[in-house]
Amino acid sequence: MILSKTTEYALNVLSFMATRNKEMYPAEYLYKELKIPRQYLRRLLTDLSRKGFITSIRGRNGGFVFSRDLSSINFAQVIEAMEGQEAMKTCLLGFTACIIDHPCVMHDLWTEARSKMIETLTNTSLADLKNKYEMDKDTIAQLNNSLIH
Amino acid sequence: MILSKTTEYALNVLSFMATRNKEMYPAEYLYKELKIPRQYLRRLLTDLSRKGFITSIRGRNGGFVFSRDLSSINFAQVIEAMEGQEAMKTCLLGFTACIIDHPCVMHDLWTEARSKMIETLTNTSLADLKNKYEMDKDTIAQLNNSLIH
DNA sequence: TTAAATTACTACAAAAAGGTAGCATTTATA
DNA sequence: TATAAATGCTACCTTTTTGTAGTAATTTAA
Repeated sequence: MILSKTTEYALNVLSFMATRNKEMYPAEYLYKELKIPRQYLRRLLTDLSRKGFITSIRGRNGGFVFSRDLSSINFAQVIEAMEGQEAMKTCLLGFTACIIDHPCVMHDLWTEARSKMIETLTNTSLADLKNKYEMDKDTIAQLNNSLIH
Repeated sequence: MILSKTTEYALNVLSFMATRNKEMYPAEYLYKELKIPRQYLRRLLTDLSRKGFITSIRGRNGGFVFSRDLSSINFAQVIEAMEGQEAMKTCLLGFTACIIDHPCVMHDLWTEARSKMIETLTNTSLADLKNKYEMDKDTIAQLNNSLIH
């Protein structure tokens, strides 16, 4: 039920980057916006670039950008990359071995719930998130407008 | 997506106890069956008894027994007791703060998946698990029978 | 009534996760 | 070409989680 802090940070960073329209995201900027511990964040960013989600650009005016299209990155991929492949493949509750002694009695009890969750995580891309974010912004802007005028 | 090892152990122990029909479960017996580190298991058992799931009986012939009816213990309760109340109340993915800056864009993206999961965990009791276990056993026994005769 | 079988408690050790500091390297631009 | 602004890397520190050891207390039964 709980992702590691590091995975949460990863989702935070990528979600943030996906919803802003900057050309470049230097670590220092992300640090100020997201308040993730500075050095830890930098390691995480390097890690995310090794994992192929973002690309690092060194030197002055450098920073990080997405290395592929937002629509090709979904939440399940990010979680899997951070937590390890097992995390999404095995029982959602993370049973490393089956509880009882023969083919895990638990598994099919929540197969449905489990697949629903994985489905959502797999079907939701950063592009979807971005769209949702902009729609929300518009709705709020219209609301403010109608209140003021 | 990942429960702590300790919570997994707790679910293992309780599921095991729920599906066997012993009068008493001494720590040493559970240790041999489940291979959870001996001393750690003992602490966990004490903890589970403090939390009201099982009762400890000290002295010779002692051990642990359920302190209430199996049908009154569901998985959500166990997880919540082990991981803390927040675990089940907040976002299933464990976001401590919202990802973006205004009312969490993520949340409603998987509200449905989330409630499905919680629903299953809440609606499945140890009694359900036990029933399922015995039905499975019967099915296998019948299958073996039909193959032999 | 003493020994054996059990849980309770406490203190410590090891491993994993999270966090920090500082220097090396790269690159754009003044 | 020197400097500033960026990432890369390595080594270390702190906290949390997991695991171990040993002794005290309790209870049954020989």
